[in-house]
Amino acid sequence: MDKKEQIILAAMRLLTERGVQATPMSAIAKAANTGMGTIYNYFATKEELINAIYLYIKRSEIHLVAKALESDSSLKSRFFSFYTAFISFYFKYPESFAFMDQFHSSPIITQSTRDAGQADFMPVISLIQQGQQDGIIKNMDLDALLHFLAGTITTYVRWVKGSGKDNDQALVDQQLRLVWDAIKE
Amino acid sequence: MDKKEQIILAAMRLLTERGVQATPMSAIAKAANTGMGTIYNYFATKEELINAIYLYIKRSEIHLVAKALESDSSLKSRFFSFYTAFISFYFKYPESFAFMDQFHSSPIITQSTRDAGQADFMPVISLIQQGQQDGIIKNMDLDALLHFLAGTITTYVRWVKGSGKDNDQALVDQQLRLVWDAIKE
Amino acid sequence: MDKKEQIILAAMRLLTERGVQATPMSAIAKAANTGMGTIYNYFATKEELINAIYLYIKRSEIHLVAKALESDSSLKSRFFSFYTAFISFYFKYPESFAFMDQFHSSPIITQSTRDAGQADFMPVISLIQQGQQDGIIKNMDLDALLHFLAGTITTYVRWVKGSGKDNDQALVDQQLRLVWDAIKE
Amino acid sequence: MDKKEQIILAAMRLLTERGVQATPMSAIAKAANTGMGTIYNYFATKEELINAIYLYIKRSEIHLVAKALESDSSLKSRFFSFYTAFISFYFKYPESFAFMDQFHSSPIITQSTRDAGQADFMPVISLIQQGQQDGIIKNMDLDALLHFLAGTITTYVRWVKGSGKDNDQALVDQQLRLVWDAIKE
DNA sequence: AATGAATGAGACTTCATTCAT
DNA sequence: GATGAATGAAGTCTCATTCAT
Repeated sequence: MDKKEQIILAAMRLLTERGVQATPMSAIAKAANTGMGTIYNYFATKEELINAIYLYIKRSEIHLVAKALESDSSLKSRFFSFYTAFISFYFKYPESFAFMDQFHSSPIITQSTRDAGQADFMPVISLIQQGQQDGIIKNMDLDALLHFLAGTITTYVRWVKGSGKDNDQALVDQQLRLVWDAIKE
Repeated sequence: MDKKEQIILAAMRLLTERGVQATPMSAIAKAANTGMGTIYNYFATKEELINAIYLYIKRSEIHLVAKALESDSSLKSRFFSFYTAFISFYFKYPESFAFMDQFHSSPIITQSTRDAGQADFMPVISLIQQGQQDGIIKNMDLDALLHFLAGTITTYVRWVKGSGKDNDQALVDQQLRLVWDAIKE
Repeated sequence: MDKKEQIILAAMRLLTERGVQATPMSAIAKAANTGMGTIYNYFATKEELINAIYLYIKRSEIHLVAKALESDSSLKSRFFSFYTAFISFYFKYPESFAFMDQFHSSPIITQSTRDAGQADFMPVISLIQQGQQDGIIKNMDLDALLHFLAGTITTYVRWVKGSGKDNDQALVDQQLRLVWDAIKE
Repeated sequence: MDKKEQIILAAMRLLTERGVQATPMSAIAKAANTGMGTIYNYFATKEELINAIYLYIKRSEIHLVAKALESDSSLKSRFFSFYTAFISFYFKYPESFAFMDQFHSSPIITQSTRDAGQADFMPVISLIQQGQQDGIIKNMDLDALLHFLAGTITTYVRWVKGSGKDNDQALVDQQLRLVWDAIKE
């Protein structure tokens, strides 16, 4: 693994565990097994590092989404597979989830970072649009629908993690029913 | 307005606009038109102040909920009125929303603050439980339902604010349909 | 003596003894018997502090010049008294001299500081102009003359100090002859 | 031009433009089109590099002086030619001038560097001594005279450069008159 | 010989907190 | 109770220097 990724992963862990104001760059350096100067060779400021983590996670999500939507099964089943995959991702990478949960609305994340992160979610958009055209999904504002969906995933994961439960299939099924009933025509 | 509230409101605004790490106590003092020492008469530390803001907002929400549920109309209509009231609240007090959106998952907010904030949401809980008993609302994990609902409100408000739209009735209705379809039996 | 002056004097001493790059703000704070933060209450940056020292010295010089030129004796004698007073000043305040010698041409000193420092040397200017009108002093570019004079003072003091001699009257007389012969018509 | 000289010239330029504290070795390396390691092949430390620049300039000056004094014309005319040559040198190599003006009294320049730089100014010394013996130049402390002369050159150049004028012959003549009147018997 | 990524000591500066007024 | 100058620990960031290539 290269230095840059080492730093991103170490920083993600510390930042989510302790919060920005309680995570000095020196602690990140130690956790990443580098000198402090090395971090600054890759990221000009602490805020730039945090923005880079944001994009790193977004890119992993995109990767995942792409794969989950490859199949050629029914639209509903592709939707379920994508939704489930997203949840699994956040359970597999709890630090990524914790980071996004904390920094999603932080003023540290710049608009340009947000924009860059939002690009490339096209496959999901297409899926929903297709569903609307086929009369399967409610014919409402696309953007509203997408944000609604994203929000339910985050909320679900936060709740399951927070309540100390496992992410078992029964819970996921319950959630899928909730969400599908919401958006289906 | 007393000094304590002055401080809370000024801090809320600055913290959401700039983030914790970019909001010194001196800036809060200046914005609240007090001396820095005065803040420390009310709040022992910066973190305590932030926790106090959290509770201040939670208490306003509770207040609101109580009022919205007073009526004796149908369960569905009481649910709609409560849901709509919550959304209105966040649009009326955008800084409260921004604060909650940012600090909801922050490690700065202590468990005891979270617990204190969650208490007194009994009226909502009762409403949902009643709906389940009446066979109107899905008979699933109550906690899951409550978190789901809370999450959809937050996500909706964040989206409308973020996209620069007004919170017009059409959008709210769309959202209510989405949410009601999700939870109704 | 107030804190601000304490800091200026301590900084002047350390900066001239060790050079900018070898004088951390922490050392200045210790020498001035203050906390490091206190320095920053008065001077926004290290460079601003250095510029403030420059002006502090310039103002002392102006003060001195004013007094030395008060008398109503002959022009030559007023010139001698002013010139001698300047030399005495630099011997009385060796750190002021060392500072000016080092920072006079430093890029740290901003143009606006230089301008502010140059203002108020009017009395000297008048003296020289008067001498030119009276046909006592060479009728050449006034500015050239003033800089020439200032330079000879600095060079003289640097030399005497550097060679470890005392500033005895014989040396000063020698210097006065040199300078007067230079500028007299 | 060899690497060593490249480095010296680049460093001279940056140091005078920005000051020591604002000129990192990395910037010098970039400006000299070398790697940072290369600089350390030639100069053990940054301070050693600065001292080397000092000597590099001093050596150029010596070179120049030697040539200017070669002629066998009158003493006064040789003095004028030497003095003029020195001024021309500083105008031809403005960075050399700026460097000397700034570092002449800096604690970075070690005593041994100063000593090495002062050696080999013998030809000038001889010239002045000869003048004193011939009763043409004031019979005062030789050292005082030499420093006086050096100082007037520096001051003159600084003034002309600072005031944005050209170094035209009229100004030089004015200056020569000033200086010659000062030192002549 | 030349390079420049890596390093970490230490620089400048901030800011939570105190306390004398 | 209100204040804000003073403090210094601790933060972010720089940069002289090294060393493996």
